[in-house]
Amino acid sequence: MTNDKKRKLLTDVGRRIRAIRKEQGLSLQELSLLTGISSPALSLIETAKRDVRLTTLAKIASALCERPSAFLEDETAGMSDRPADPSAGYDIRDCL
Amino acid sequence: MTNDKKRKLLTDVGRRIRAIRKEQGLSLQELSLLTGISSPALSLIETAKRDVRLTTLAKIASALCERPSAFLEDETAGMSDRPADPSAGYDIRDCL
DNA sequence: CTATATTTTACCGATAAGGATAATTTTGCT
DNA sequence: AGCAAAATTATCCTTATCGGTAAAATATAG
Repeated sequence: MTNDKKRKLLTDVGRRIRAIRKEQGLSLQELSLLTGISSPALSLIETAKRDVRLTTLAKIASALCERPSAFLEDETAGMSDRPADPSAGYDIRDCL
Repeated sequence: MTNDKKRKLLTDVGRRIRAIRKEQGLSLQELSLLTGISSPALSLIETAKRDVRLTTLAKIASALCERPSAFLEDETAGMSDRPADPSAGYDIRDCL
């Protein structure tokens, strides 16, 4: 996985979390209370500065009444854009 | 988030990863080469002994030609089963 | 402009992820 | 049964997550 792709993934997820949180009129502190995740940590996640763990994502999704996949949807990952990236594995598979 | 829910989440994700890997006839070592993730780590993930990071999930999804959400789908998370769990936040929201 | 709220950043410490390697167990095949 | 491949487990190590707190920066009002 490219560093660019990694950043893009986290950026997209963070943007979606923030968008949904705002939709519901919640502050980071309020979401912090709902999730048990500190607001600094939430900030880092929303601004793509932290590689969130799956259970952390699930906590956030739960508090926002969303499925965890709501933050990932339409990620085109794994389709055709996998570059030959020797630094992270062989990766010469043509996905269909 | 309950410990039970956490375990269930990781168990489901691990099962789905393993199922898809097997479908494609890949061994852990082969998937290790494709992802750059060590096979012991992959084993821990598939057997729900490790809380995988988002980018790690994405690497696996990419190597298996799947969207990351493929491992999460139909997770009923965030619907109605959020228990009053004071240990992890206030969590008195009725999701719709 | 000035409070106030919200968010971001910077520390710290504890816990966990992930790689490497090796040993052990399990599985599959002949 | 016996052999080989695959998977699990264990240990050690580096790095990162995450909570807590406090401080700094950025909104948002009034």
